[in-house]
Amino acid sequence: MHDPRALLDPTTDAVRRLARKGYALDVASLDKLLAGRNSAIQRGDEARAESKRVATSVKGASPQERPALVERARDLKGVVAAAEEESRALDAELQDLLLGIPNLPLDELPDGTSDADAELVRTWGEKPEIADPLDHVDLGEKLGILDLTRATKLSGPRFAVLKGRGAKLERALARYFLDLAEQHGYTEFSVPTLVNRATMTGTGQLPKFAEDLFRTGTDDRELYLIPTAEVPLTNLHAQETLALEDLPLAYTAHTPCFRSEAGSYGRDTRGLVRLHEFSKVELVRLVDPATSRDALELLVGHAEAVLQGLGLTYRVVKLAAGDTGFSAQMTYDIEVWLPGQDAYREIASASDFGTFQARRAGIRTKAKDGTRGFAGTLNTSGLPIGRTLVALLEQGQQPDGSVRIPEALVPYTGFDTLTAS
RNA sequence: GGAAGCGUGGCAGAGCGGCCGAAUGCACUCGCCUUGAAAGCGAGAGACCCGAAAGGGUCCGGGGGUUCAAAUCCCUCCGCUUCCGCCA
Repeated sequence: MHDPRALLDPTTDAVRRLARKGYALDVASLDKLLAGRNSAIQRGDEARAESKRVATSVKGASPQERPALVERARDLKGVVAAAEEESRALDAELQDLLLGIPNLPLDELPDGTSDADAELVRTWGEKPEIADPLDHVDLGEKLGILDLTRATKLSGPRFAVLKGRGAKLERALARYFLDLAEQHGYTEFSVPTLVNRATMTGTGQLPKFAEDLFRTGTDDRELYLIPTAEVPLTNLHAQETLALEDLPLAYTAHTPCFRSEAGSYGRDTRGLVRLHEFSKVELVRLVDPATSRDALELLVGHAEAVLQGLGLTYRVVKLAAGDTGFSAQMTYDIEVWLPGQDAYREIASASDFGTFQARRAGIRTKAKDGTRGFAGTLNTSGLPIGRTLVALLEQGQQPDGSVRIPEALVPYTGFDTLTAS
C-alpha cells in the first residue's frame, strides 16, 4: 500500500510508473477522496474540542446556565457524529482504492509485460551434455520415486506422491537448504500454515488475489492456507515498531505451500512443476528501506548459493516492469536449466517490496533520533523442494538411466545415486 | 465443550463518572557528580490521525450503549489465566 500523499506528489511520478505495470492511476479520485476525508476529520476534531470544553464547563455552571450548556453539548454531539460518519465512509473508499494499487516498479526495470521481456543478468554453470534427455516425470517414474497416478487418486490432479529415495531426497533437500540459510545468518522458524485475513492482506495476497488461495475455516472462523512462508514470516512483526538499529532481520522457514493455480491450467502442468501443494524453504529479510536495493542483491545471492552448492546450471533475469508482481518494486527470477524441456524454467523469485508490504502490515521502524518510518521487506525461495528435485533429476541423469546426486547432498541423503530397482 | 477470573503506557502496577493520557516503581534518554562506572540528584520521554505551523483530535483489549461528561456504569465480541472434560 502507498502513502496517498506520495502518490499525489508529482516528484513520485506515480502515473507514469504505474502505467508500466498496466495500472491507470485515477489521480482526480484519489485527490478528491483524500481531501474530503481530511476535511471531515478536521471538522469532527474541531466540534469535539468544543464539545469537550462545554462538557467541562457544565460542572461549574450555575443552575440557570446549565440547561443551555447541556443543550449546546447535545447539538455538538450531532455535529461530531455526522463528521465522523463522513470521514469513515470516505476513508473506507480511500482504503479500497489504495489496496488495489500495485507497487511502483523501479526505473531500472526493462519495459514489457511478459517473461520474454526480462533482461538477462547472468548465467552460471554449463549445460550438461545429455543425449536424448528424459524429463523428470519419466525419470521419476522409472526410478520408482514418483507416483503421480496415485496422487491423483488421493487428491486429484496437481498433487504428487514421492516414494522411497524420492521422499528421502525431499527431506534431505529441506535440511540442506535450512543449513545453508543458517550459515547465511537466517533464523529458522516453525510457523502456522493456516493464517487469518489480516495476515494475508499484510503481504498483499488479499483482497485482490483471493482466487489464488485455498480458503478454509469453520462456520465462524475464516482461515487461509499459506501460498508461501513469506506470509507468516513477514507478518511476524505486523503492527509492531522495530528499532532501526536492530535491522536487518533475516528469517527462514520450511513449510508446505498451497496454491489454487486458478487460471493456469495448460501451463507447465506436467509432474512436479506446478502443484496445489508443495514444500519450500523461504528466505525473508526486514531491512532499513534505504538499503533494500542492496539487500536484494544479497538475497538473490543467497538463493543462487543453493543452486551453486548443488552444481545446478541456472541463469538470473530481471523481470520486466509489467511482469513484476503486484507488491514488488523489483524482482529477479532465477531460472534453472531443464534438459528435459530444453529450456530455463523459473525456480525462485527474489523480490524487493520496498515499504509496500510494511505499510499494509503495519511494520514500523523507529530510528535512534526518533524518526519513524516503515521497514523494507524482501523475500526469495531458498528453494522450493519440488522444482529443485526436477532440476536435480534432469541435470543429473546419466546415460545408463541412473541419476547422480550432488556431493553436497550426500551427507543428507546417505546415497549418491538413484537407480531403477 | 463446561466453570471461574483477568485484560491500563516498554514491563510491573494504582486509578472516586468530571481535576486522568492516566499515580508509583523498574527500564530508557540527557545533564550533574565521578579517573571511569555504580549509587545519588535533576530534567526528559507513549503511540496514532489532521495540520505548513501554531495547534487540535483519538487511543486504558475490540465494538456498541447510558450520560452534558466514561479507564471508571451496562451490553457484546475477542484474547489470556486457572480448574474440569476431550484430544496429538
